[in-house]
Formats: sequence, structure tokens, C-alpha cells
Amino acid sequence: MNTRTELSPSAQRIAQVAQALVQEVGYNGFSFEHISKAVGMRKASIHHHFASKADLGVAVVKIYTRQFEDALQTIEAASTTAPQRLRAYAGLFETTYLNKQNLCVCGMLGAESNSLDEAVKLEVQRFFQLNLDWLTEMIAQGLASGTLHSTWQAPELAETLLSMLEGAMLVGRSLSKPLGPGQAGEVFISSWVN
Amino acid sequence: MNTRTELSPSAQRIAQVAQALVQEVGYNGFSFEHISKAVGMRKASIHHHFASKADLGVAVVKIYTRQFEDALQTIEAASTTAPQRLRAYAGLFETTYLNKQNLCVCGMLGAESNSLDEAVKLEVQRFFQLNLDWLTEMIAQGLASGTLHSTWQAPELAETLLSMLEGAMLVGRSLSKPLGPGQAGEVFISSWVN
DNA sequence: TTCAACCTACCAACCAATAGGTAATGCATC
DNA sequence: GATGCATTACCTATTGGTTGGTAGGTTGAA
Repeated sequence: MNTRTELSPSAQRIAQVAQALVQEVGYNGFSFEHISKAVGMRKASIHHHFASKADLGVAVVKIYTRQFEDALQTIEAASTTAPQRLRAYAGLFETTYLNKQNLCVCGMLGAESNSLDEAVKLEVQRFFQLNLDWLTEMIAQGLASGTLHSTWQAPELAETLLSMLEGAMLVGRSLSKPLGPGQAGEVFISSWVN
Repeated sequence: MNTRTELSPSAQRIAQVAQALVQEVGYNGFSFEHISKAVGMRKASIHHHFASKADLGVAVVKIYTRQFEDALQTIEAASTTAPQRLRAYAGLFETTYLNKQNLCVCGMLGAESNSLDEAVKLEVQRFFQLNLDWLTEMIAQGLASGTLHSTWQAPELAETLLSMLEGAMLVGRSLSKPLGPGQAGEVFISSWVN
């Protein structure tokens, strides 16, 4: 299935609502009935657009991942140094959190990993790997050019940063913190910048 | 309800199984029927020990939190410097993860926060606050005594470290990483140790 | 130009399975 | 004989999903 294949307007609305529900209550926390009410369409019609819940889940993650990819490209275009880019990256998570203390779609699904259909799980995996790859490259560039300093290698730093941002959303929501992963990101990133 | 009130052997087994299920598939991912099968008791009998799912959830988190408190005391008794203690702390998470790539009970429930009964949510909050308080104190001691160095204050460092450990479990599970939060913890902690 | 064939979008009604939870009862043992 | 533990049987609501159908638009050949 081509990610760029555009969905019908109805399908888009459904996917949008589904994404919001995943971020709010998780994959196991919502049903077709919830979506049905939110979009004002009968359950059977939801099934017309997405045959199964797994199909819907896959679509949601694919769209989310694509948007993230676009955001990463925008960051690369808008800034040049690694510190700038990493801070902008952390900003993506902060922005998500600031909206109703939303979790990252894949953070939520990652937690629920074990109860997801294989296809959904795979898409979530792809999202994380994509993020790690991008972060690793940015950090490696920073280390090589001297804008970042650490005794650790880029891959470990990338994984640690991503973990921290995901975790900060989770902890923040639990404690109803007004601010999210932005601060944690800054604490971490600043330790590599001289 | 007194946390120290001991549960009957059956209730303990139920709570144990429930904890494992929370860590595996989350609060919304299991039912009384799952527990029933695992402990070899009828669904109605589970209800005899825990009137509602929320009651069971509260009990699980309370037990988990108590065990964590014990572990923190053990760490304080077994080591003296902040770096040692923080590394042992990260070790708690690593140990959890190494067992079937389990998530922290409260990491999982924190993600599902929005769909939890208030009582469960509150217990999860208590767990996180307790962890933050302990970490903050340990880090503050380290900063004061010179075994740790950072331009940041103890509370921010504590929150960042906790977030990172929680997040690392989530990301690790999603990518089926054999190693969990231990490495991320080390990356972070080592940046404060000279 | 018309008409049949074929789409897409949507719907009411229904299905079996599962959800959390209740009631009444048996059976120990203290 | 009350108390604690477990059972069978049952309840209602909800779950993801299916069936059979309608309404409206495209298409393409006669």
C-alpha cells in the first residue's frame, strides 16, 4: 500500500479521529463505536473505509510517520547545526504534548506493542527506526564538526535522546505537568554543547 | 486501605498475575477472564477478592510501589555515593526489562492514564512522585558533595533521568532490543560524573 | 442517448464473543 | 452458626465484524 495514496475525505476524518483517540486512550482504549460517534457515521461505514481495526491502526501510524518525515525535512532545511536541529526535534515532541498533553502516537502504541496486530507493530517499529536513523546522522555530523561533544557514540546518544523524549511525555501526563519533553530534551542536549 | 495489610494467598496470586498482565499488555489489554485462566479460578472468584477492576489496579500499583520503596532503601544501605546509587537505581529498571522485556507497571499505566479510574491514576501519580523525590534527594546530595557535576538543578535532572528510563523500556520493547534502560541511564549519568 | 454494469459511500440489523459485574449457593473451618 | 472462599449460573453492555441492502454517480457499448 502506497503511503501517498490519498484517502477519501471520510477516510481521512476517520483516521484523524482514530489518531486522536490513540493518543488519548491508546489502541485498546477505543472502539469503532467511539469513532462512529465522533465522525457522525455508523460503525458499518467505518468498516467500509477500514476493513479491520488493524487496518485503521496501520493507516494512522503511516500517516503519522509521513508527517514526521516531512517535519524532519523542514528542520533540516531551516537549520544547519546539530544543536539547532536537535532542539527543533525536541520541539516536535513538546508541541505534541502541549496539545491536550497528547502522547506520541508511537509512544503509546509502543507501550501496547504486545497486544497489537503484527502489521501495526511493524509500522511502529518503522517509525522508531526512522527517528533513530535521523537522530544518529544529525548527532554524528555534530560530533564530527565539533558542534557537539561527548565520549559516547552517535547511535547511543540518539537512542537515549529519543527514549527521554518519549518517556517525558508519559511521566509528564501522569503528573499533569504543564510542560513536557522540551525541558528534558534541553537538559540532555545542553550537556553535549560547549 | 493499609498497604501493609497482607492479602490472602489467592489474592496475592491474582495481584501477581494482574501485574504481569499490566506489564505485558496494559490495563486495557487484559480482562478478568485472562486472570481467571492464569490463576485457575473462576471469574466470579476473582471478584470476591477484588470487587472491581479498579480495586485490582490500585492493589497492583500499591504492591509495586511498596516493593520499589524497599528496593530504594536497599540501595541506600548498600552504597554511599550518588553515582553508585543512581546506577543501582537504573539497574532496577534494567532488571525489570530483562525479564520478558517487561515495562514498568507505572510506565504502562502512565501511558494509559486517561482511561484509568481516578483511584488507579492517583496511585500511579504517587509512584512517580515518590521516585522523583528520591532521585532529587540523591542527586542533590551528589551535587553538594561534589560527586556529581551539572549546571542543572537536582529536580530537573531527576525528572529527566526518570523519563529516560521509562522511555527506554518503551522504545526498547518496540524495537525488540535485548538491552533496555541500563545503557541509556549510563549515557546520561556518566555525563555528570567526572 | 440510453441503459445496463459497475463503482463508492453509507446504513439498519444482526452476529458471536467478550467485557465487567451480580446473585445464590455449597462447603469448609473457626 | 457466622465467616471466608470458591462455585455455577446469569446479567447487561460493548466488542470487532458481517450481511444485505439503498442511493447516487461513472462508465462504456449499442
